[in-house]
Amino acid sequence: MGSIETGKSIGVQLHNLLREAIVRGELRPGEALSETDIAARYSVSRQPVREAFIRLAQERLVAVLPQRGTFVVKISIRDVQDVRFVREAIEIAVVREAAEQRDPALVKSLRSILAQQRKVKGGDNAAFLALDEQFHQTIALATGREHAWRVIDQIKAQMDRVRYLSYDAATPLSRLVEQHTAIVDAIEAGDPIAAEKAMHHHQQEILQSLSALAQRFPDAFEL
Amino acid sequence: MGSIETGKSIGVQLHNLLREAIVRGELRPGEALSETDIAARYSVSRQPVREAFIRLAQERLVAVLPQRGTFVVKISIRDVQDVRFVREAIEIAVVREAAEQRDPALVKSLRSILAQQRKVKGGDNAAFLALDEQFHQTIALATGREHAWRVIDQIKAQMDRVRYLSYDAATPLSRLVEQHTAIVDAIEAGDPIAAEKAMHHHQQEILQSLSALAQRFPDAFEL
DNA sequence: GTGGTCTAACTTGTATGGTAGTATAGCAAT
DNA sequence: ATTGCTATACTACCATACAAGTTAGACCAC
Repeated sequence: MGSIETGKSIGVQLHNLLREAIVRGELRPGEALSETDIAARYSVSRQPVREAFIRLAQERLVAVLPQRGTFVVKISIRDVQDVRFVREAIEIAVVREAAEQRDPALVKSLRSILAQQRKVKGGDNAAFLALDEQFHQTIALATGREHAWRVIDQIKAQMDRVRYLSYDAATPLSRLVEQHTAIVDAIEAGDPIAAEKAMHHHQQEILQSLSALAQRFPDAFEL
Repeated sequence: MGSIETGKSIGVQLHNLLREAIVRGELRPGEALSETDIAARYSVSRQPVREAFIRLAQERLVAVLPQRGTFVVKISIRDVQDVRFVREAIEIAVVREAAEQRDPALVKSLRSILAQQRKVKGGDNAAFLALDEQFHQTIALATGREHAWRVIDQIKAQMDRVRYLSYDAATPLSRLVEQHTAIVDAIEAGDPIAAEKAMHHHQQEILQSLSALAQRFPDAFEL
């Protein structure tokens, strides 16, 4: 599961490590996480592990049941839909601002990311997802909405868990690139309405694959 | 500052206690919070205090600087504006859904809250704020967007800190009631566009008082 | 076989001791 | 008077020990 890199406190490092492991599905939904186990595995005491669990619990990635155990929470379809709703609301507002500002430097950065995305080899889902994240983050930061991105970053973990379920991307990557292109075009044209629509269309994408994935991986979902 | 009520774990109780104290301004921005001090004050060990700090830090209410101390973060005008932006984006999307659903039960609940708000005595800011929160929460939960409300609840702490600064409400409460009424009317009429506009107008309110408060309480703000 | 009870092996929660790092106050040298 | 060093009193961080609660299974009574 990787080892501990130096730098920040052990608790923070463990938090990042476990968070990524959960999002990538290496720690499976429903799996029990024991403070003692994790502590032994990384040769640290229980305390930092405990603190990492607290942070994960606040992100709804694990559930701590007193005197019973700590478990990776299963993916809830309802929650994913709800998170998607919130994310869309925020990103639509952000992209509208971006279209109003019409910053040439932003457009250039985005086009560069698009070029990289087109080069991604067939099934390298993880690489594409990283670029996808960078795309959305770039827009948010360019409009000065750092806090907006912080919120998105926190809640999107729930959505990323779903996306990591499908190695063979449910949606052809080329279609996602098309949608990204439409967004950039609208920003460049300075057309807030078109930008909103393009982002709305893009955000709908995950809904397509959701129910299919829930059937294919029943154990990963609750109920 | 209040004492510890029974029920959940000490760490969680402390978290709630301190969070409220910070939002209400009883713990002042910039003030240093020592693990040892808090622990002694409530006659508990340092560990639960530490865990409460971690939760507060994730909500950006305190900043823990390793080996230096833990401090109540000052209010950042930039952050408040940014949080407001996110909240507006979410609430606009929520209220649009509410208007589309046109649930009579929801309208009835909201009218009831409005009636209570009108009865609030002159300067009882805290009582009014509680009803205001209930108003917005009711809309979100009625549309089934629990997660949306969770997000709002987390980030709005930053805004509430500003609102608690002004005992003599910066905005006449009657004006806020008018804005609420306009929102309910739009929901009842089933007019999503009007609902959006009413909510947008309402969310702008805090911006009016922000700079004035920053001048009146310079110590509470950063920079 | 079935049901109840008790024990033992877990779990998280809390308390406490010790470590390493930081800032500050006081003293010395210039 | 000003600068530089040193001792000291903080801080958050980590490890360990103990307490309290839950669960699962062995065991016994019927």
